[in-house]
Amino acid sequence: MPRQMREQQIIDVGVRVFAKRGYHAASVDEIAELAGISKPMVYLYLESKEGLFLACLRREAGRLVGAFQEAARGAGAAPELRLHAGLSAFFAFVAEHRDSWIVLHRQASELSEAIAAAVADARRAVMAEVAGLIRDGISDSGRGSQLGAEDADFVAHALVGAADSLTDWMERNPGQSPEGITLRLMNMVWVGMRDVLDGEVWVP
Amino acid sequence: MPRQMREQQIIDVGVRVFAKRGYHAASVDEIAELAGISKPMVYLYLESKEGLFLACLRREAGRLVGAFQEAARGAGAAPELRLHAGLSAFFAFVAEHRDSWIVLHRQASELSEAIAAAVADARRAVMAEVAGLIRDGISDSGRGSQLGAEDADFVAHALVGAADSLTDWMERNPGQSPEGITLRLMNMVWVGMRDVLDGEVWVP
DNA sequence: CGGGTACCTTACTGCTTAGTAAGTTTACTG
DNA sequence: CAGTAAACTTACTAAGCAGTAAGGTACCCG
Repeated sequence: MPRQMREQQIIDVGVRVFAKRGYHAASVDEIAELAGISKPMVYLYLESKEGLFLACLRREAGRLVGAFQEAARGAGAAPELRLHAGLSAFFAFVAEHRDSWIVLHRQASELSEAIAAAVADARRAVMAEVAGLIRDGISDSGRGSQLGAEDADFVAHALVGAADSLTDWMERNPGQSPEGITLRLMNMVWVGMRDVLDGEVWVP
Repeated sequence: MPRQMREQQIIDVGVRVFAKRGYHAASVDEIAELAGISKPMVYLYLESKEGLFLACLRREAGRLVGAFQEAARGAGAAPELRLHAGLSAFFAFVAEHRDSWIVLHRQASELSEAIAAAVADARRAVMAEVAGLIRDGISDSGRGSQLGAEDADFVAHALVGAADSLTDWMERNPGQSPEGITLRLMNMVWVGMRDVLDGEVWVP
């Protein structure tokens, strides 16, 4: 079997095993066996256990971020529609690629510098995308002068964190479609933002 | 030194070391040494590495949940004020007890059944508290009949996830006070919820 | 003082598992 | 067919680290 194909196959298995066991409990032996090859092959192609995990991480992160971006770009010009489409794609991705999401989501710390950096990069990429949409939404509303990049960043963090956490809710409420979840979240966030932009203020 | 005091001291060091290195990279030897005792003492008092970590987790989770509840209870009857006070206490706690938060936040998976369960329990406790406040807020608004426990749970997940994620934002924006963050978040969520309850709907 | 109990140590064992050295097969090419 | 390169294997080594056996000190109570 040619190298590239083998690598992808190893990564396929890697994602499954890392998702099931976690980084440390997963052994390279097990991954090699499930891939139907011997351990040195893994080292030959992916360098080390960390290299293997990074490859898994990068590939799945690329897929997730790609799904978001593609959906957002295909949704016209209005920021709210782009955001909606991106979120919807996100929830659909998580619902469909459970193992990918586990690897991306539940392995953040506990790991080497390089791995933590890769996870942080992926999150930053999403965050930047979302923050851009929020910024567009704010400036479309004509109040861009009073609210800056910092505010967009704040909202993006809140929104991405909410979406993260709602993947747990989704798991506990299997009847709910990704689309339904997206709609609820948009209603929570976008209506609030719109009205705050219109000058509504809450104070204790 | 009497047992109870020693245990607390070991847990103190444990939280520091687990936060710094992560569960697996932390060694019991190092914790023992930093606590100024020998390794068998740790095993005598805390049973195992997992037992030690669980003790750290439980103590810090208790403190965090306690801080939230105490603040919420001391803030009168209005759900929005209780929620505000709870959130404010949360951000203050995270700002002040960085190591506790790292242990609670960044170690979710990758670990044994029992540890994952303890983390999940802590999160559930916060979630239940928040969901209760949301529920009260909804029923105060007089539209409780149309929105059920499921909706409150959804909002609670979104809110807790947002707060989680905003701890990262807080770290990257050191000028911001916990109180300021709380206010922004309340404005984002509560204004939106209020208006959605008033019948505003966003559709794509 | 004898004996018991709480606190504490040194000095190990044993296992898991990442990583590797050395060699084998397959297939293609001049 | 000789040569060589890519794909692949068996069978190890090495090291970290959780957990423990065996024993030491110090204090109290009859």
